[in-house]
Amino acid sequence: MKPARTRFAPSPTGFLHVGGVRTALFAWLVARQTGGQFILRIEDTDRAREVKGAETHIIDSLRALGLDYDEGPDLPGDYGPYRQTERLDTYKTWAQTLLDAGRAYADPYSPEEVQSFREQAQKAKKPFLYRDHRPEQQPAWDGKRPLRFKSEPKAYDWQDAVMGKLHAGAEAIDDFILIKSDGFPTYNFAHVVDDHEMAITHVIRGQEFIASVPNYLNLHEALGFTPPVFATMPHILNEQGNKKLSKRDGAKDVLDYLKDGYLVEALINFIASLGWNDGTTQEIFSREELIERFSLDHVQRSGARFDERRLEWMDGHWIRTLDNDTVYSRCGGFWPESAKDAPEDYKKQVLDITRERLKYLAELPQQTDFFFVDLPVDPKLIDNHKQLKKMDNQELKAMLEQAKASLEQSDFSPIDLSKRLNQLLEQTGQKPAVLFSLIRIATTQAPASPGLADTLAVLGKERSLKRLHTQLDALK
RNA sequence: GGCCCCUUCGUCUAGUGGUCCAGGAUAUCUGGUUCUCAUCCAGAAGAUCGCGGGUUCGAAUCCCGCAGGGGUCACCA
Repeated sequence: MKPARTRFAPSPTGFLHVGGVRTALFAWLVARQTGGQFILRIEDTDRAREVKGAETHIIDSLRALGLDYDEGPDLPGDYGPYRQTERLDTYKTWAQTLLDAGRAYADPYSPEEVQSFREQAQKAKKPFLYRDHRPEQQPAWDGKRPLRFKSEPKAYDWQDAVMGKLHAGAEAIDDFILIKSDGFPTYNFAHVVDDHEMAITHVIRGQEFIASVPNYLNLHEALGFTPPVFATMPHILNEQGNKKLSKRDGAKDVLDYLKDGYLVEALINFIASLGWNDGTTQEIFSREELIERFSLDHVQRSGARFDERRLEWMDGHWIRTLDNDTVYSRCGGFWPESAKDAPEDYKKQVLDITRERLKYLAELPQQTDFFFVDLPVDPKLIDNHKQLKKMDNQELKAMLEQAKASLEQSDFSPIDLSKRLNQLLEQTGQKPAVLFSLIRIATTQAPASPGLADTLAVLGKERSLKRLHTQLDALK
């Protein structure tokens, strides 16, 4: 496949949610797979909707996800600038070309007049077409009025890399606005010019644009441009499955998933699998595998629901699969407060025996706190235990004393600990459910922990024995 | 309302005329793994392939119609 130039072209109106990220990811994959370029272009022509800081936020998100771009507003390339508001001259030039060719005209109507045309159409239950009102005499374009495209309506058949063969009749084509009265171009005009000027080969975008493609095709002809490959993504639906995922509807900022401790590997894998598969039953894909296997024609045509439980499973999978040091490197701020002064080596050991029960890193504090701080004795742990609650304190103490005596002799290596724990089972004649539960409760004071021998080994001799003492005192 | 797109277990999906009275994953339930919570393993349950016609020896797969859902018809992208 020839090197593709793809782009992600968000408007700086807020954060990125999974829908936007998926579009960016697929565009990025196509570029990386073909050895081409991935471009970030900021579509900031609607000044009213622009949100301060959004561009930076979007860039941070792409960086955090590892979707590196080759050219962008902060990464100049041969086709810049990469912000539309900095490209106004380009749009003017092409607008003039259209004007000269008689393919653009100034809109003589007031917004109110256009609105009344629209309402007429609505009342008549017909689609609104501005060209039904195309004026005979157009005033000269003074830059204060909207500039409209003089379309040449006709039917189009085209190929979409995802949707396949697509068709639309002439009624889909209208005299849309090229340049607004504020002098800024519309998306419809600007993106066509930019994609051409930036030599974009694949336009990958959401389904909401599919109805406008005939207009874009018509504009391409008027400008003498060769259209790029179009690839239309299905929507990602909300959890209820009744509407497309949107910020208003509670869609989360992808950066928030990272902040909750979801691994990028999992996030990328999950988002890719929402609407794409490689035709096999494989579910887990690394970034490298995605680059290798991704293909637009395997992208689903129907919308997919965003199911957070599936993301949790996938994240747990990646936490378990990646090597300990890699996972450790992501744990930074997720450790409990109590771990603040703990040595790195100790935290790595804790992570190693804990991570198989993590769904995401934000669970770290609740699952590891007892490794770093001596929690107060919690009588409920025994009182609520099915078997331990039936035993009196003397019995419990006797058991703990025996355990203590043996553990005092141990070097606290996992092997020796396992051996001694087994011996204790024989000595006491107790079942693991009783003996191990008691030792576990005494040494952790936590409702859940990793396996007993591992836990003791990591806690170490001094701390483990101290906690046994504390529990013994509490049983008096 | 016009135009366009979509429709397989709760969810994500495999499937492009026969090996599919539909496979995998997840979620749920059950059992097992020396304690807990997980993991892991085994198993169960779960889809009349949106509905109705047709073509064919044979259809989830092809054709037609219908229904439902979504998108669009902005000086938003």
